[in-house]
Amino acid sequence: MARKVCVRFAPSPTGALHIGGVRTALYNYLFARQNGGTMLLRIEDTDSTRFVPGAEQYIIEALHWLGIQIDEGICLESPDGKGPHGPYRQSERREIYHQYVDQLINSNHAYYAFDTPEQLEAKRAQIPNFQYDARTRMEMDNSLVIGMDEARKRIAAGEKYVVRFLIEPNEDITVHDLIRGDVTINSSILDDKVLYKSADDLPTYHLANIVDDHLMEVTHVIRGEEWLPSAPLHVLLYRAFGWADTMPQFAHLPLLLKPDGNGKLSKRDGDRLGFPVFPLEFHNQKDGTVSSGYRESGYFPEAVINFLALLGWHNTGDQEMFTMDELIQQFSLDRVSKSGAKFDYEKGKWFNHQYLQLKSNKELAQLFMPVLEQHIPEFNGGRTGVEAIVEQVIGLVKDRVNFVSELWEQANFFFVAPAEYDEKSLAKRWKEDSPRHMTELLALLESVDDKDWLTPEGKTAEEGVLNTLVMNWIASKEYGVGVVMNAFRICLVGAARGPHIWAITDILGKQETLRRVRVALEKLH
RNA sequence: GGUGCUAUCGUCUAGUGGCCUAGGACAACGGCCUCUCACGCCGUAAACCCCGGUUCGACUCCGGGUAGCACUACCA
Repeated sequence: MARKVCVRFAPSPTGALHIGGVRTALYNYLFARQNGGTMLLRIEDTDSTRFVPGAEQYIIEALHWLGIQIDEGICLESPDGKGPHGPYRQSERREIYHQYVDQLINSNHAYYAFDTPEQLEAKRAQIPNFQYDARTRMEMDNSLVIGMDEARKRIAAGEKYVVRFLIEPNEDITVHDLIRGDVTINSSILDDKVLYKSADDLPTYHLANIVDDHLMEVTHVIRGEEWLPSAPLHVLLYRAFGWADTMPQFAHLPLLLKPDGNGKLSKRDGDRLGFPVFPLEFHNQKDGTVSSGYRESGYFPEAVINFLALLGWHNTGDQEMFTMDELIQQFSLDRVSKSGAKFDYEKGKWFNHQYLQLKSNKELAQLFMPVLEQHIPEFNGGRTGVEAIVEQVIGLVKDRVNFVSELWEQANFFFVAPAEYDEKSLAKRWKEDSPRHMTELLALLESVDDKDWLTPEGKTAEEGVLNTLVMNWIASKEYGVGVVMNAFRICLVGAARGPHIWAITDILGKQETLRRVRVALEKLH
């Protein structure tokens, strides 16, 4: 009896959702969709000290932006969770956990411990490699030593305590991992993990995780590799509860590593190397920091998805561009790499470039408007005539940018006449004869009939009247084409860059073109 | 320190015993295109961690090293 596939993404609201977490969510989502299963979002807020306001909202907004849809639990439409297994916030499931903590106590799989953090710290300082386990637990302050009656008395008296999992030593525990195969460890290296802390009346991750995954009928636990060492503990917990036969399957994903050097990717790396480590910009209300996000940096969600999908997973073959649907179709856990992937930000930019090329000029124009607004003071929601040329301009320059915001530096001269002229371009392209050439060119262009200015519909720029006229003039004077055209370009653009010159004159129009040449002649002689 | 995981170009990766003279992509470099800068196209350089074993034959299987990473909390 195969159960319906159910995966969960279970972040802690301790800050912005890290890009590695996003990838974990993505792989979960792909797996769920591919198998016609459920994608569940659960909030693991069992550490009250690390809670950051706004983090939960951030997580659901980030997933929504990326197109990772949540079927059950906390989501945009149902901020308090939807589905039959709620509540989906662990801090709201205290009663449920109590019951299971009791079960473990009553079946002698767990015990009460009264050692204070200070006492434990002292113990660790005193004994090298101290571990709370079979060898040491009888020297500690717990119900195993003092007896259950005494323990209950102390609890009733209001003493703080924790519940620890009693781990039988020297037992080999094997976890089958869908990516790595069988992983075996000996139970002696495990300590008696704290499962519940009375101080805040909340379980720890390990207990809450097992109870919730079981109750929520999770079939596959797909999470980061940092959890692999505690997977055997989780297996033991399933057994202690008597849930071994419905235990989910595990898949531990490789980590995302720093682009340079060693170690896993951290928030600091983003700041240090200048790229976002978070999907959305995040204003941390707790410590006042602001972290940049992919969305605000101009990334398209589909580019982020595509980029992330390939960091740790790859199909056979050479395909690089994947839509979400293609990923859902082709993804498979057994093609996930076992080794960590260094985060190559440059490749991320390339993906964005590819997706930007796929967008229509119209769509890009929409996205570009706010940028125009920002750069052109008198733009004011759309100066007459500007919208008309925006799409055309974008079509001319989009293949040279990775981001919408870069469109401005490529196309600014279409909207604003050059205020100064690039020195390098001048040194290389503005010759002694240039003023004379430009004066002659000016006269020549003035003679062009208004109706002949624009390149006719369906013709290339070289086939227009302007090109023929100017080329003939250059030839008759035996000037160098490059010398004249580059000087002309400097007049119009302010530098030796930009699209084809007749494409520029088309958009600028006769009046503005001539005006710019006159201004340049005045300023440059 | 202990335990576990991992190991192909600088980076992401293909490769599941002969299709490998190790393929693709990003980045780098060179060329072409050209009025400029880009884009694009073409090309160059660039890797199987080491040592053993198994085998007619190992990048691929096994063992041992080495290295990297993760975990080792009343955090997740």
